[in-house]
Amino acid sequence: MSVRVRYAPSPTGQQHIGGIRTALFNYFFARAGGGTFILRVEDTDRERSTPDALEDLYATLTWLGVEYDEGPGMDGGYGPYVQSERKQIYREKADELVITGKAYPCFCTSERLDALRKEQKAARKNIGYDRHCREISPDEAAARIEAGEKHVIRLKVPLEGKTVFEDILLGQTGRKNKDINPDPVMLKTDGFPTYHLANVVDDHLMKITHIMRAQEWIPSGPLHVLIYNAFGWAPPAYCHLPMVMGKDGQKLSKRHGSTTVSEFRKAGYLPEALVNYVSLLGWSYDDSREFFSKNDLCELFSLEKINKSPAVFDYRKLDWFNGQYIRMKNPEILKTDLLPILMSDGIISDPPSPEQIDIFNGAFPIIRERLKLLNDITPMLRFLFADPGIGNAEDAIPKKMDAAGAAVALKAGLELLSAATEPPVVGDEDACAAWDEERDADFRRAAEEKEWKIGAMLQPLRLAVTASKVSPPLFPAIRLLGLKESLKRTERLITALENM
RNA sequence: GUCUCCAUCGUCUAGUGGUUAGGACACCGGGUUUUCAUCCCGGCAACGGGGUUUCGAUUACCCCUGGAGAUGCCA
Repeated sequence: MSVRVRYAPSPTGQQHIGGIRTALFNYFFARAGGGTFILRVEDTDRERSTPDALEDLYATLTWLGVEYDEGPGMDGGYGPYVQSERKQIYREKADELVITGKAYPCFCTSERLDALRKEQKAARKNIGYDRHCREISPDEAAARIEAGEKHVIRLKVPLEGKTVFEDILLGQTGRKNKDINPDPVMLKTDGFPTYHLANVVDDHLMKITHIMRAQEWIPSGPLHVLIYNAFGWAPPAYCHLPMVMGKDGQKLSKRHGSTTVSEFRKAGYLPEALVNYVSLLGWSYDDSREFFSKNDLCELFSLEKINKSPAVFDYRKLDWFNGQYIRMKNPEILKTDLLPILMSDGIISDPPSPEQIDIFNGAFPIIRERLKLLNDITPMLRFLFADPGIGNAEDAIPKKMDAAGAAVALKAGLELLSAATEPPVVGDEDACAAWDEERDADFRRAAEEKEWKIGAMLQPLRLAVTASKVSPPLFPAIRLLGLKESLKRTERLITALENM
């Protein structure tokens, strides 16, 4: 029997790290074993499901490059794949359970349930439904339903015995039936199923072979098995994935930092970096390899290498991966990622002018190895497209020098630049490199003559041109900015220093 | 409260009945460098505790401790 797995998110918020980790593992498992990967939208919570969240789901999967074989818009004969469109199926299945005596209608109001819970909490007793309606006779129940009384359908959980399931990672686990939620709701008052019913019914109807989901679902494993049993179905194989935690060991959440894929995307992370890093949360290949493309994972992924213990999400390692992937990325493709950022940040016009494209292309090689996030490009290149002002003139003064000294050093630099030839056009790489070399030689010679450190000449100049202590390499920066503008900014800083 | 799961450097992890317990990130130091970054070299740092089995346990088993998760007409 070929593998059929699914990712079954509920569209109640943006896709987050934990969710897509589950999606990825299911996807890789399907691909590695020639199986089928299914997307199922579990929107049975009418209160919380939103169109925005649904849109985010599709956008996220597309961005990550996760393609599903069956799902909304990709019918494989088991649709529909959106649970709200399957309402009738659950209704029938719930009725079936009532008829076979595996479930019963419950007329308790949520007010009564709230009061009950409060009472139990105060008495420090076990929390849960008191099975108040379990013994109502079928006739009475039918009559009350007939009369229009609101009700839910609850599963009749056996009072005795134990229910276990086999987990690929954990082995056999389970719990005594008396420890399972007392008679959980299968069908809500609004006629929609709860997660438990819909999930089991769909997994069975869609012929799912393996359920891979986070370990937070372990406690409902036995309950689900009970539901399968009630229908007379065989449960699929289970594989509960280790959870993703924050720095403090608690379930990863907003207070730890970014958690949604869209946030990472907006912050300038590459999908290949995120996929690679997230895949290593609870899974590993061997003791040395840690770079994996999506295609690698589609081949190499295996259940045996999944870890049992929870993993802490390390933002810094993700950053490192991102820097690595930026440097590995095809330059032309990387440029198409970078340009829109400069446009939306208002650094260059939209569409960019030919001059702006030239400057960008010229700057690209020198900033590429400096980027950790794509968005880092904006602060790095701003000075090339707009006058950054003087900045903090104090920063122009090298160690063991004063403002006057810095002004003198700057003047020397100004002279050298004034005497320089006009920089070549961006396309001519050899000429550009040569020009940069010549400037370097000029400044070294001058520094040596005057017995200055070269840094003492370049620091004030760097500040003059970029208004920052930190910048891309200076001579390429000057070349791209243009001699005229560079000299203007230099003169301006000299004046400022002399007036300090 | 009850139930369940988990336990190797700060973090992600590899690994074994006998190893100097390996790698990566982070951190620290050094080199390259006009700053920053990249890159290179080096360093720091772990088997939670107690028992049992065994010639020998980080590795198997038990207990403890610690952490987490679940206890909804949310998923």
